[in-house]
Amino acid sequence: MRNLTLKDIANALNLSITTVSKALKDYPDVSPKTKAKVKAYTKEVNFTPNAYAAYLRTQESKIIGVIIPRLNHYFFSNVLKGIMKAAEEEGYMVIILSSEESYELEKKQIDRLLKQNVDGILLSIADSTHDTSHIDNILKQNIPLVLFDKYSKLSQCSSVIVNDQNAAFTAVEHLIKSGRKNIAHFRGPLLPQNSIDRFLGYRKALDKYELPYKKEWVFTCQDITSDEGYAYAKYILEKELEIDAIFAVADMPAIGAIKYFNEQNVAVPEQIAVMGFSNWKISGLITPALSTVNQPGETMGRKAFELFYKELKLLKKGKKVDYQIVEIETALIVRDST
Amino acid sequence: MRNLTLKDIANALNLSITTVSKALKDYPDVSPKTKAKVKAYTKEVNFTPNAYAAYLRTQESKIIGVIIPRLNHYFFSNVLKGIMKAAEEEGYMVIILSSEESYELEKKQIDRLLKQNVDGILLSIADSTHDTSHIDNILKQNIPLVLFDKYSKLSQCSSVIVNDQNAAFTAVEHLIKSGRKNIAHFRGPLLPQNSIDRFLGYRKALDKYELPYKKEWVFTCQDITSDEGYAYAKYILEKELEIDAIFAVADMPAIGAIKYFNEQNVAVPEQIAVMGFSNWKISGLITPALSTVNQPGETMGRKAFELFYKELKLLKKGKKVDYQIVEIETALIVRDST
DNA sequence: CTTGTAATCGAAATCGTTTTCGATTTCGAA
DNA sequence: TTCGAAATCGAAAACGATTTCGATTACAAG
Repeated sequence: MRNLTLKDIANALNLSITTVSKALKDYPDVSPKTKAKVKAYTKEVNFTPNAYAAYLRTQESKIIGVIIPRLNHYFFSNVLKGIMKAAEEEGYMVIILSSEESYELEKKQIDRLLKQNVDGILLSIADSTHDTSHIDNILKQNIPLVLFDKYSKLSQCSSVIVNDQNAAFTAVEHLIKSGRKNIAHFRGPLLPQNSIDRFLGYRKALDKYELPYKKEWVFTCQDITSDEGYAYAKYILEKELEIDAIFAVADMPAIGAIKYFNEQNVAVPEQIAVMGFSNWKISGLITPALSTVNQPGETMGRKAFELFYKELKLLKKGKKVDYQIVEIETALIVRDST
Repeated sequence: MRNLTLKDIANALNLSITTVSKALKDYPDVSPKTKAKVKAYTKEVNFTPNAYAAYLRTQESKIIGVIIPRLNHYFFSNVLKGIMKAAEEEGYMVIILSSEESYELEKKQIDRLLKQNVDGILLSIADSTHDTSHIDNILKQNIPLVLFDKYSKLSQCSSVIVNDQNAAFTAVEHLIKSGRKNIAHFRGPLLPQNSIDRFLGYRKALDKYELPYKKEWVFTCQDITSDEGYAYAKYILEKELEIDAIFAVADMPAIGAIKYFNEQNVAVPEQIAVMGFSNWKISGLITPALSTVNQPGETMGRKAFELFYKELKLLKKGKKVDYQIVEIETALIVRDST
């Protein structure tokens, strides 16, 4: 059961392939009458032109590629949802690839997408990515590129991000205003801009309220897992550090810490308050429910697609495209852990 | 900066397009010497044949489509991971679409994939899917189809599933053996085979141990959310139903129930035990940690791809393909909630 | 009855591969 | 030296759409 082709339609209607094609694309030089006839028939037999053949002429694949650092990650799943919904509305298909937080794999996946001739690439860079030559390479080929969430200050391209520094500042400020004075930070790895900015927000809040910054109260979560949070919480208790609040770079380490405190009957937030970041589904379900910062993933995804689409249209018209940085609003979510 | 073509390679090496193409695909009628020359050069300039042009001749897109009912769902994310890893190993790209548990959208997404000329479809059917004509339609077109997790007994096609009935039986048996006698069930919606089978496993365990089955102790979670679990837990307490254990169709409702019990200071598992299903990441992180049934998503995904790939190869050889049902092993995971 | 213009239509080239089949070359054996 | 088989190579026809540009038709004006 072969798929229908323009030729089949043309034969059935006693028209030329050309006319059928033009009728479907509303060319002005085919009469309204035949246009109607063609459209009615193609609808009846459920015909759509072969995507690959069309690509060969137009060089438009109607496919975009998305690379995320991790697959089973609540936040990125939400971003994907936003991207895919927006893409679907414009008739785009989405190919998703994962870099598994690896720089090498990220380069390879970009290569795969370029070979697939995608119309654009949406990328959230890996923690271990330390240079941007592979990204500049995409730009050089004149393929629309949009970075989201995990972006790079070095790349001259469109990005949709969150103001991590402000968000972190607000979160820590909330801890301070509720009376905490000894605030630890579970930070993320050293390279990504996000964990740098959240750390800077933490420091800024301390500075503003004249609280001392202690290097030994900053713990690095290399993989941003609950296990790391659990281990650091244990360390804090065992070393009897005088800490009355924790601001974590993400929800997972915060949840791990709460799990340990629950096991040890340390009252959260009475003895120690815990603040997360990202508002994962799970954070509202644990006991005590985790205070956190909402990071609207779906909105970010949609916006990222829209930026890509705008760039593509400019590119097609041969106009100059200049990149744009879109900042998405976050919101402090106060629950029971602070 | 246009991509290289066979023609460019041929010109550079003073060969014909044909020879270059054949050299790359190891045809016997090109000498080892020129093969080596071609391969060295293409590697040097990082050339790979245009995927769409190749499709036009071979009718193989090297793309598969995957449809899942929900995007941000821990279990399905894991399945996707398995699919994508396996696909990558064979040089396949994956297009992911979501049916959002809607029958109508599922039909539409299948249609989109067929129009895209994917080489195969991996599908987990939506809760609201009540007939399988759209699925049979894929089969009729001779396109490899593999169902995973949420399958249908009606469709004559390959599937990779879990023995839900046995798994549920084991879970409920565990509750019984730990002394529970009044076991409620938070079941899933009525249509999907999975929730039917888990319900049947629940009943079978009751029967075997001669515990009474009470219809009013079975609660239906239409959307399998934590909110539903929370609400039913509240109902159970308020109506003072004499229930000492809950077996939930999935982790989310179980977690919702535990959240409510925590709020009301009802001791889990002392006063009431709670058992989930699926082993989501989160279930090990709440307090008390949730007992559940592990459902190895990544393995299912990998197996699903492998089934597809096997079918495709048979199909290409013109051999008859008969479908296969692969059952993946589950494991009872006992934590603190039982 | 011409002629010119506008409205419709189609032939053919093109996109970049793959593959069939025929052409050419090589080389050992007679 | 000649012949024939085996080893190499390439021309050309697909695959299915898009689009340029030329051809045809219709019709009004002169």
